[in-house]
Amino acid sequence: MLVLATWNINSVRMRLEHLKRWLKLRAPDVVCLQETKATDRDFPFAELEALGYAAAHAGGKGRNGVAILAKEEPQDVMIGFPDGEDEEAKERLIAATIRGVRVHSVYIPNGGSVGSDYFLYKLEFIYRLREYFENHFDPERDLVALCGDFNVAPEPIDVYDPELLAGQICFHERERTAIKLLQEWGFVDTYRAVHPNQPGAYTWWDYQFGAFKANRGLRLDHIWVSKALAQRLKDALIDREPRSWKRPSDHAPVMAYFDL
DNA sequence: ATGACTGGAGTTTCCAGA
Repeated sequence: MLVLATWNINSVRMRLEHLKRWLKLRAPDVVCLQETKATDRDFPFAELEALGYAAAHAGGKGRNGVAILAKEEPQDVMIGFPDGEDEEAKERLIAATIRGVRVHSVYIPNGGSVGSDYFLYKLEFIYRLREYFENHFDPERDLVALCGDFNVAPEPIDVYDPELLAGQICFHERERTAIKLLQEWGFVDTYRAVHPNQPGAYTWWDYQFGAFKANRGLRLDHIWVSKALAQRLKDALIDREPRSWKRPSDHAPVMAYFDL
């Protein structure tokens, strides 16, 4: 069995005790983290190693930051896109090979306000992901996972109020079109494959307005896998428990189980 | 009740998050 997880922890330093508690609780084989908000210097390599996890981290000062934790040493680590031109992407995309699976941890830009330059950067980032997978992998043959905070809720079922949120950031038609094109490369959304009609299944809830308690959330965090890897998918879930702990991340972990 | 969130930078207030 291979247990794969992704979690936007909203600061690895502020959430280190939660992360350690959760690793002991669920014992995933591979964990993709986003928003570590740490430089390599500040990243808790030693504390994670003490729990049996090796880590590859790509971070920066104050914002962004992605990592891959694994019970085996991550191999062939890639940071950012292969052309290396986009500096910000070096805090938003990291890949490594673990047990024959090419695992990507991604933090897709939030996009700020709809129509801004930053919004266009978000769309471009998603289109570049599509191009990257197209150029490097075959979905029918390669074992590929794209895990992370996509900052896009793909379908109306993935948001608490589709009418209210239509046209807003993370649920705008242009973002959904872009994310759909990325999926059409040959990815399977593991959670939706296992729970095709489950409403109210969110991974992010605003800290304000009692959103978690009222389950007003969005499904923004995903584990997508190539069709080849999806053939081995056994289960998928959203782990809401750590979102209920004291001083939580605003995101919940997502998990997928494979017969591998 | 006219407010009600969080983290980080870096300073006492702002920005970004989604």
